[in-house]
Amino acid sequence: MQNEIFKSAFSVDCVLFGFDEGELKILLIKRGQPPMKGSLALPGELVFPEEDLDDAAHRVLEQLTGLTDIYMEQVYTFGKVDRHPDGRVITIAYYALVNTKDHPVKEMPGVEEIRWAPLKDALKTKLGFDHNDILEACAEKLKRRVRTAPIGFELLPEKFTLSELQTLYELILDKELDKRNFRKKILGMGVLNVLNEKQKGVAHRPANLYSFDIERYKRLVIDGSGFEL
Amino acid sequence: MQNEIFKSAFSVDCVLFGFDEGELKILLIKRGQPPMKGSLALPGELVFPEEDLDDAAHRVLEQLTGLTDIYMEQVYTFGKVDRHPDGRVITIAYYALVNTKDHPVKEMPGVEEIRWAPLKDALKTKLGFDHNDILEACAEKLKRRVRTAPIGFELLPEKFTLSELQTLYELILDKELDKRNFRKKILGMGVLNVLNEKQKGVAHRPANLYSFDIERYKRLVIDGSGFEL
DNA sequence: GCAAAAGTGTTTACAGTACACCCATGG
DNA sequence: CCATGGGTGTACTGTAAACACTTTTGC
Repeated sequence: MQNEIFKSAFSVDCVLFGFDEGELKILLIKRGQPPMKGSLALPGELVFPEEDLDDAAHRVLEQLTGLTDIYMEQVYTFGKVDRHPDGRVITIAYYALVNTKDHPVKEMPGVEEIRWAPLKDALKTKLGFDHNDILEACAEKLKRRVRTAPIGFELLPEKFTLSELQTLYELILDKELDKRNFRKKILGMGVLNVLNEKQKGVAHRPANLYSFDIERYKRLVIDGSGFEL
Repeated sequence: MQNEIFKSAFSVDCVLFGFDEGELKILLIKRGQPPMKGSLALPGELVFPEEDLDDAAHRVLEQLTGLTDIYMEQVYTFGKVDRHPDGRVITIAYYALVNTKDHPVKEMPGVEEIRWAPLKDALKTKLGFDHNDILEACAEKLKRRVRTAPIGFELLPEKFTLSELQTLYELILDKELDKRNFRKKILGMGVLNVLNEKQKGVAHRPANLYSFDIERYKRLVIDGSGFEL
């Protein structure tokens, strides 16, 4: 017999994207709790009765990874009757973006193992529940969103090089971009601060560092120009 | 005290768009049942425990309007703790598109009144629950979606004129389009069949009729060209 | 001095935009 | 014959795309 809450419950599941070692990765956990203990899955949990959905998404991510203040956005709600082995649970999927360099994930209770998996590999891995569908939907959403909103910066450290930014876009969009055209466009938008600082310790000409200027971005939105890559 | 189901329940709400009398309208109902009996709201109902979300959306729309086989798409899930007066109910919002000419809505039990309201008016009207937020989200989604997917045709009769199509796009996008450029572009895509048939009974040169060719559209998608207005 | 990535402009092609007149019908 | 919307082509403009060489550093 199922728990009373399973008359109809809802959960949130998160696809946490990170840009690490020149690769686009997502966070998977090996579940340390039933249901589906031991299987690979996205971080997710039931929503509390007195908790807004967006709050729940942040709370769940913190509970499973220790991360706070993460950029998150709702993607889609999955509600097939049989998607959860214990009863009727619909789940609201979110994607989340984190700068892995400055925000390492922690091992948390209830999680047997936590790991960053390259997105491409994860898409081919069998995950628990309907998490493969969720992952696909989130990856698609990120692809669409990154073209028209300045969310890529959430995946980078505060100071970054243009090549890092370009590589990131290439990974997300899954296509190569022309260096000169990319720079022309992104600099032309005027949302980056040119810093008086350079890369150090690289075996080639050191790149200039840049930072995202959210105030300039806001002005750009007010003018109706917008962000479009 | 609240009903047991309200420990956590979920509903679907629909924004049904129709193109009628040269205007873009949405369907509102005056609720004949509590909660919020008597107030204007979107068609919506609780989801059954053994029912997929998309099925629920179709069932609810049929139950309240008599319409079957309607194009629907999930938009967003609204989950503020206090959004429903009777307890914790999150709602999954859908938009729906109907050709009002061939599919009139019926008065159904449990509905005090049903009416088509111009979208612009509805956006200014105070609706029950958080339905104003839902309506806004759906109108935005439609705006975005109609540019990149051939969904506009769902709002038109099978045979239509190019001017009707253009007017529809102008209403949805809320901006004027150039007649010659519009025709060039839509005909250039090659997803319309030119019919050997003309408007009748109009006090001006009768327009040619066209129909949407879904097979040609599919081929276009396979070629990677896609629909883009 | 060699390897490795940074940085930089110009030309070309295509798609978007602006624009004005004749045509077919009903009344 | 007049009013109404239908139907058509061209020139211009601006953005996207293609493309190659010099510079700076570490080793």
